[in-house]
Amino acid sequence: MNATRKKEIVKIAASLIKEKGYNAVSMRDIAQAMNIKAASLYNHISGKQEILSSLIIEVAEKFTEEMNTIASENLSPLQKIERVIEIHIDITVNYSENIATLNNDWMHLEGSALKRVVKMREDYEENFRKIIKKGISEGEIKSKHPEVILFSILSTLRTLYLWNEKRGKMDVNVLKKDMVAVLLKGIV
Amino acid sequence: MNATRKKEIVKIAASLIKEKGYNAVSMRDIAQAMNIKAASLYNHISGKQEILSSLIIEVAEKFTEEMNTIASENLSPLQKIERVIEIHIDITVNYSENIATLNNDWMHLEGSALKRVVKMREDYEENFRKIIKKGISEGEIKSKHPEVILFSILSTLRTLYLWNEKRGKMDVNVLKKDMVAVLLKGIV
DNA sequence: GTCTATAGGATGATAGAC
DNA sequence: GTCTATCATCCTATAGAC
Repeated sequence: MNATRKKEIVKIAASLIKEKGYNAVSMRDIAQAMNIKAASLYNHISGKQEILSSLIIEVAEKFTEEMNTIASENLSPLQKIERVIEIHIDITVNYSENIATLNNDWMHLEGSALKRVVKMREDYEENFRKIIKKGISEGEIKSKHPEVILFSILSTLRTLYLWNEKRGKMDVNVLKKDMVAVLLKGIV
Repeated sequence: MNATRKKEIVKIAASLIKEKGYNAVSMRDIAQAMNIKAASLYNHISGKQEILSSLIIEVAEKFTEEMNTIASENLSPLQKIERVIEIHIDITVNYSENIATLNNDWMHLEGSALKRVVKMREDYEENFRKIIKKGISEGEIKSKHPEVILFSILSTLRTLYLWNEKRGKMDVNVLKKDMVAVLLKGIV
């Protein structure tokens, strides 16, 4: 019951689950990728669910922390949105497999882990929504439906992980600058 | 072996797969939702794979057709992008469950259906990329990395289905107008 | 900490009666 | 066209030896 070994399991599982989805990856698949037998996994984790919840909660907490920090900072709404874009890029670079699982397999969580993740997601969106609404009321953001703005920015940021390989040679800071420009100022 | 009955099966399967994913929905689940037994499904379809491929190929072909039409039209690059946004909204409204499955479960397709769908997706992206590059070279689009623009617009459009319920009362034409405005002109 | 063996249940699919 | 019965296979997880 070694904590390091557990992290190894979760990490390998993450890369398999990213490619095929939670239900298509068996304990045997995970074990094989570690060159051990499936039964041996249970010395380090309680079951498949624990792998899923570790994986998802790790990155969900990261997003929650960062968003709470931004919300409390003394910045204009537009500056806050820039910061949100930046933290999404940073977290995506470091946790791209966890994000894939958070996006695609959160509904396979059970019990309290499911509730917690759904709550974190709702809070995150609500924080973002408030920033956008404040920006609109202060005239810093063009008054469109705030939901359309929230949705279009967030859906781009949430699927950044799909693009993480293609990024490859592209510098993270260049990507941040371009992404901020495209999402805030458009393309025309 | 009635074609209407097959469509019913595919339609019901689509709504279940949208919620839980292909691998989490069993033939027994699908049968139960139709008030028949699992074995009876096989009088109308050859297997679970056929449900998946019908579902995905139907909507993938729709996107391919519409994109080919746009590519051949006599419009400016910016007008073409507007058209792309509009057809995504139209197709999403009419096929939201198929799109969920196309996005999340395409990798569970097998054999020639997999190859075909991957090819259609690549061709679609390539058409879109050409439009953006032409817009940049003609000065109609600000010269950012075309891949950043392609990715940010396409990821928003591809996940529109997640937003289809929330849209609810929002008129489709208003949504089109706002989405075009946000994606092309930004929010500042 | 890893193994073999296996329990106990779900799954996709088929055979054959009605 | 739907049913019951069933097969072969896969799954998560546990027990107990080393």
